[in-house]
Amino acid sequence: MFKKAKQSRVFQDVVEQIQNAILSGKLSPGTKLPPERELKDMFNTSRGTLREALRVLEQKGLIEIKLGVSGGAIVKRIDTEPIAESLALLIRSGEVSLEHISEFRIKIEGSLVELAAQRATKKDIRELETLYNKAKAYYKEHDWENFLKTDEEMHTYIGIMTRNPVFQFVQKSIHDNIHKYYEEYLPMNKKRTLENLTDFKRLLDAMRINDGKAASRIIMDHVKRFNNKMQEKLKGKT
Amino acid sequence: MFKKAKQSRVFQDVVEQIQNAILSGKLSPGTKLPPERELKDMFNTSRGTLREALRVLEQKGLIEIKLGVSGGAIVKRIDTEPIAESLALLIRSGEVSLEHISEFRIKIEGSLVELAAQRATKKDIRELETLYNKAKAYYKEHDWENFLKTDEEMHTYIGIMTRNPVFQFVQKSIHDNIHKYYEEYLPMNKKRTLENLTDFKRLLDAMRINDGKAASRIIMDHVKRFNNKMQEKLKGKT
DNA sequence: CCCTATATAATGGTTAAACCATTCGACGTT
DNA sequence: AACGTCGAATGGTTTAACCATTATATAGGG
Repeated sequence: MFKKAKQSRVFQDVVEQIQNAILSGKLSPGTKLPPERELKDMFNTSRGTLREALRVLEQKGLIEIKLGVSGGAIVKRIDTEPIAESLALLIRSGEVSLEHISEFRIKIEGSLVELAAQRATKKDIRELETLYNKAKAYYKEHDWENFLKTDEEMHTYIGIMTRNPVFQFVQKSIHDNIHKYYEEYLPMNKKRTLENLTDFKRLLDAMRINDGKAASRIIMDHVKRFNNKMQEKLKGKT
Repeated sequence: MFKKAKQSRVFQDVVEQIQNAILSGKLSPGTKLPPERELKDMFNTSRGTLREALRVLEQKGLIEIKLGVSGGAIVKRIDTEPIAESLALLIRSGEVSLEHISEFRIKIEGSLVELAAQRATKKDIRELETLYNKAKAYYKEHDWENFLKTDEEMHTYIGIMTRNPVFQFVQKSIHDNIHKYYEEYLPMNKKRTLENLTDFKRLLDAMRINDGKAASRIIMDHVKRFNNKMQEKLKGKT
């Protein structure tokens, strides 16, 4: 029924005041907060307590703290990093397995691509074509590292095409956490790279005619296939 | 290419040591850490620095700190709370709108219900039937508050039926953040409650025959309809 | 004997003042 | 103009003391 009455923790009050100032826009990204020795006086508290508040704000991803003269707490643009970090904790704690993540990713990426295809503009298609040609060139040069980088760019751009930041955030959080597995257990070679490129070509064609359902099928199939490959490798190792 | 070399922040080292101990299972949930005055000696640091580390761990949701004698830092079971909190920041900062969330929710809940239907056991169906009958009783008594509570229980149980914690986590994070909107802008009445109950009956029937696609259609339609109602109310207010 | 009120001590929360470490910029030297 | 040196601003750390909260022990009353 009722919430626990506010605890008497001074640093919490400081956190809330600064957080509210940031969220309400009174402090915009890039703004530098006054030095600790001034802030402590403004909040009428001690430096130790003030620093505990700054530690919390830093952990929340609201500020960044730099050292040295002209250093200090700088207001950050809010991003997906804290979410990705919390998700990483869940994974490392064993609460969720790689298979759980993969299953989720297949569904999410399916929905995401469907939306992107439905909303694709001519400009989007041109952008994807540019990326596709870039990837193709790297493939011909056998430059797997840059190929992968371009592949990442394509996924990111498709996220942008949804025009929905939630999908972008979730995809990034998942990718950040799953990436190290792929790097370790699924090194790129000529065959796999070509397969990747071919899948992307099919996806691009579906996007061109705004066929969301087809695009969704293509990416889900793609993710499933590459995921299976990795699961096999994983089993082989253990 | 390279990562920034490790900064020389003592409290970060303390955070990592304790975090690793928790994640590796050396410290299990419920365990109480030694008092600050002992920990500070174990890490050979000052109390202020140690407390900054504890603040970070608390914010990460890894420990909980209690006051008074026999108080102290207690290892928490990792859950979805920090993710929900970070998501709340993204919403409050204006980076994501209610419509963005709703669109995402429609897709997620569709996938989630599809999985749940495919994996539904006879025990699951019995459990859902019990919940359905409970909701029906509250409907007949015009007890909207308990009806909503039971509705929430049904959604949670369907999450469990996926057997995938990622879906459970995401659904909870989204629901925690969207709930206050629904409470404020979409109060329950007889007509809406009956509509809700009818939708759930249809969902239950689809689950009974493990028809994932049908279940998915039903829930997506349900979420869309209730979301539209709320969007209208929202527009009316502004 | 049991219940309640009070006292005690353990523990987190806060304060103060000093010193250390890092970094940027000014200034001077070549 | 390029480079090196030095000083000051700022975050990071330490110490020592005191305050606030709360579980438990103790004492008193019924």
